Amino acid sequence: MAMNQTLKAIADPIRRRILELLRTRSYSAGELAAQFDLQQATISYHLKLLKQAGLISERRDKNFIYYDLNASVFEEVLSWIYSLGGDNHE
Amino acid sequence: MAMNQTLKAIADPIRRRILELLRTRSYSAGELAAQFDLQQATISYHLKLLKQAGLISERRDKNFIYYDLNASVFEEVLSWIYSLGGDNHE
DNA sequence: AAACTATTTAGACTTTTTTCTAAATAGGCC
DNA sequence: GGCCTATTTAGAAAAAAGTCTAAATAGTTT
Repeated sequence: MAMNQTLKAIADPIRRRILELLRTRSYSAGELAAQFDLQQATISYHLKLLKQAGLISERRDKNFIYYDLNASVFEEVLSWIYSLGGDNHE
Repeated sequence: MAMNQTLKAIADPIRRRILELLRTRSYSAGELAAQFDLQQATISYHLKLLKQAGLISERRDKNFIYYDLNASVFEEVLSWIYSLGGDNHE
């Protein structure tokens, strides 16, 4: 079940872009929303899915909520891909 | 664009199961359909998506169409996950 | 070439996902 | 406490994905 959630989470380009942004530093919800041509509520929805998938964590500071990447969740996905032989570059 | 297709393809549990079956050997469309409680036309639809994503290839023999796994397509996905730090098990 | 088998395609319907607007929370600040 | 800022939640609407039935295609066999 966990992997299904992870894969669904990263199947969307906006959520992938969010993860890419979080690769280098934390962003608040508002900072993230500013990167897209979408309503903040929509970004909030994507953040919820990423959070549920365990790919990001949130942390409050004043009344900002900062998000951080948690890439360790990918382990299961990597195992699955490897089990399929996903690393042979023959 | 390619990666988006790959990730969407593997975001569905039925398509993942198809890939898992193809891990060990080729299956015809009918053999695959027999593994699921779905119409053959539905499996055909999933096969089309997997094929479009380059994850499987087809090969005709008599009037069967056999499918084969092509796991090399995962390379791009693996790179992306690694770029996010998806392999640190600290 | 007619009949048969395996599979796909077309189109309608259903379900799930994404997006929006408006309202609700939550905490900080004067 | 009342107001302000940041963010989320609710609910409706739109868009995308998955499934079904029926018909079409493609190749085989006699």
